[in-house]
Amino acid sequence: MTADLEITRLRESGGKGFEKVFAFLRERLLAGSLRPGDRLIPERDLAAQLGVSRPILREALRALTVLGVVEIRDRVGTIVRRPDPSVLNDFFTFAFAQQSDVVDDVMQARIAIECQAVRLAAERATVSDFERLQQALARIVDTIDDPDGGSAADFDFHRAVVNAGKSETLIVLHNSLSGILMRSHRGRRELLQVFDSMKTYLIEDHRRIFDAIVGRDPEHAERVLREHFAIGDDFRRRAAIGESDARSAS
Amino acid sequence: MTADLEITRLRESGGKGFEKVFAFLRERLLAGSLRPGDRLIPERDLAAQLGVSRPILREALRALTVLGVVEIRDRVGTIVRRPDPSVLNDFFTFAFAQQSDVVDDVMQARIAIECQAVRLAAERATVSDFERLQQALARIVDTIDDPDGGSAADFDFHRAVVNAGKSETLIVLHNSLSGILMRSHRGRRELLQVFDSMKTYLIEDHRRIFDAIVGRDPEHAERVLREHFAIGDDFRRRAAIGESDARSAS
DNA sequence: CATCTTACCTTGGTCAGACCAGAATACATA
DNA sequence: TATGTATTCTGGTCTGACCAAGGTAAGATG
Repeated sequence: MTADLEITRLRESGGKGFEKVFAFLRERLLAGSLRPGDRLIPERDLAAQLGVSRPILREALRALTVLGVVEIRDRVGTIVRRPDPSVLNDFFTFAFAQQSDVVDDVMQARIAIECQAVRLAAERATVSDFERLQQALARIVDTIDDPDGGSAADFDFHRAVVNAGKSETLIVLHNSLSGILMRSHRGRRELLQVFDSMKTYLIEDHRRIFDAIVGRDPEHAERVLREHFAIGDDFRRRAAIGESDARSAS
Repeated sequence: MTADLEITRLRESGGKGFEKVFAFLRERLLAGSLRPGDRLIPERDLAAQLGVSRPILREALRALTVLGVVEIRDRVGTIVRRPDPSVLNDFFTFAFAQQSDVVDDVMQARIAIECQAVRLAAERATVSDFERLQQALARIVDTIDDPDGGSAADFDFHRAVVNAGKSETLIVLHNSLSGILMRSHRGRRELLQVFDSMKTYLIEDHRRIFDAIVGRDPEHAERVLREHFAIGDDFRRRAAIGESDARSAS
């Protein structure tokens, strides 16, 4: 009626549109014909070559971007990249967004990661790691009365431990999990004022962990760390029971 | 000069185009104003409302789809979903596509997860879990001479252990990591024929792990599991050194 | 009046062609 | 040769359109 209808529609193989393009690129990426550093051909050309329109191609590209396998650089091109761990962060963030009840569960994973990492740290940590740990330790002591700073210092120490483990995978996972826990339990540290004994616990525990790492004793390091988590958990439990906790949501 | 320039460009807040839309939706999703099950308003309306064109909105939606937070259903609408762990699989698949050298590193993470899980399993496992573990154990014995089946049985047992830990997060992570290791080390089990002593090791170790769980002894369970991994690692090392390993890639 | 048909509207899926702005590069000039 | 400018990419985005199938409500039927 109105006008044109010659063209359009299934040009060739596979799925339909986006699906096809995504699968195509995915395959290329996984197979290795496209490797990190490579630059894809211009969107217009690629779209034409794949028999889809540019918007569709862009959807696929964007999808890959989210997965961290490619990077679309404005006015430069699309570059293949080694997947960025931050993707996990995105995922976990969404996955555990409202389910605050799973925080404890995520914590189990964090404990798992850290306990393994601390073992590795005891074996692999370098002098530089020792220094970083020592600094983090000092920060914990300095900020013991400051909820915000203290929390940050605490996380820094634990991150330093994991980093000292020299396992890329553990580091990535730990970062993701920490992010979730941070977001969820922003004010967890606030109960610090409640138990004064907690201060010494915080300082002493971290110091013992540090000592264990320096002492190259994986077994002991893990035990101390586990204990550390257990005690922290206990404090939290007591706070939850003994007091009506004040909470603040933004 | 040429002509029109009234419209187009920065309609309101934030970033530019895609970035803005993605951020907007992300915030909505994280904040909870959009929760699983909800259906977004039609693309056209949403696009107009956000001040972007439909293709751009679709890029954002597609990105969220990859993250598993929404599902675009043809001719129905866009539905908010609870992120699916399979996303992790996607990510890891890409992340470790060609980097087979990081397998050992991923293994560290798997050990971390399992060691924590086995502790939880020792505490939380139900009778049903015991049964499943027992069955897996039986399978290991039965398939001890079958490389393929044996490998599967092995994985099943370990998965059963993690499941018995009752931690969703650990289960998800373990699945992802196992997937990678499976893909990478398809024929790892082939060196079974080399060391005959390995057979008894496989059977005995798993039985001891099982016993520890049934015995409700987290400490012991972890120790045995760790030992199990260490010995397996040792076998592998010996195989690598002592023999020119035959490898087969598909 | 209840049920079944059917036409219409909605909604995602896709396309084509256009314009912008800045990066890359070629080229002309000093 | 060095430098500065013009041209060409290239991604980023917009507009407006068409298609096909899901939903739905009006109309036909028993």
